[in-house]
Amino acid sequence: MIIAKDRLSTAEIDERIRRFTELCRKSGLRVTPQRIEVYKQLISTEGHPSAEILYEKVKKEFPSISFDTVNRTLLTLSQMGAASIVEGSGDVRRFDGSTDKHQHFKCIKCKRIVDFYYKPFDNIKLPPKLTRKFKVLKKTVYLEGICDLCQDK
Amino acid sequence: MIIAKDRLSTAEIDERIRRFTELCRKSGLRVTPQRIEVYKQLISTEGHPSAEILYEKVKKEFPSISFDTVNRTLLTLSQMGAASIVEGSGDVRRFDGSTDKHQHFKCIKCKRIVDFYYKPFDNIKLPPKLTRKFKVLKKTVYLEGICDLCQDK
DNA sequence: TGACAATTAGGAGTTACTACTATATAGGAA
DNA sequence: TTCCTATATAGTAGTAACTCCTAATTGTCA
Repeated sequence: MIIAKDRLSTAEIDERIRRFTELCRKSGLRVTPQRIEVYKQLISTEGHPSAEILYEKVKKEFPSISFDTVNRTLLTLSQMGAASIVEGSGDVRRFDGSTDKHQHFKCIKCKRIVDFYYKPFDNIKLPPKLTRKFKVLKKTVYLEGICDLCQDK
Repeated sequence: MIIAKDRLSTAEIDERIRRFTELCRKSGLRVTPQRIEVYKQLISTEGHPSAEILYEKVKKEFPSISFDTVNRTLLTLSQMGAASIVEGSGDVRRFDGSTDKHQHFKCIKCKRIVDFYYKPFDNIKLPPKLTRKFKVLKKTVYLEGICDLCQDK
């Protein structure tokens, strides 16, 4: 079980940028210096940065870049498959009034959250290395995808 | 495996409100009509409503209630344990540039997201009843709690 | 039935996007 | 190489979803 990950080496970063430019061309997207820099900062940043954090980093290289460009680029990267949006983040806060045990499926199109209950999920054991370090309060199997209603459209 | 849930009956709602007022008193919190109404609307609403949706519903009974009161009350309910915030919702959008398989632990205090990898999680099977109905694109074991750094404080 | 701390209403302020538009540029064609 | 044009960017305005502040109100308890 790995908790922390090592920072990427310069060679690894260069290699990933090379593959990224290839992917851009294959996808019919232009290879702009801003796009490269946003991607570079994303893969070089530990943790899971927000658009704001990456904007601050990219600004050091491109002082005149706008926040909108960084944010739009990150969304483009996610659509290309060069990045992903951390599950569940970026949507309005939702509340749950039911107290019984259940899991959630969220439709990424209509944002609908569907409850489901599947007993085997209750018995998921956590790695002891993790529970020693962190105080785990909530443990869920979380699914994302396209719901039945949105598939029909 | 249950996907949809039945709406609560009037009797069940009354019973839950009774238990809720008890919990308020035990927690040293006042039982105000606004608080009861927010709770009532939360447990009567299908799905996982946002503060805005519940605000619209509560306004029918309390036309002069403010959005802030509804929102603050929902946060209070979550702290009491009478409700919960749907995992991952309500925070800024975060991006992930790593392509390898991993799971996330999120600290509810500092919002830090820590990657971890635990092989048994890869093999989680989904209920076929669910995969027939929904197109599942992402399947994660998602943990929430307090991280090591925030525990020390 | 006061007293008073908890709670609320109303509004202002903040954060995190999101949309718009004029300008600039990557990349293919001549 | 130069030109063309659709794509992409910079700057800014607009919007959604909270979040904070303050004065007025109201449960709760002595």
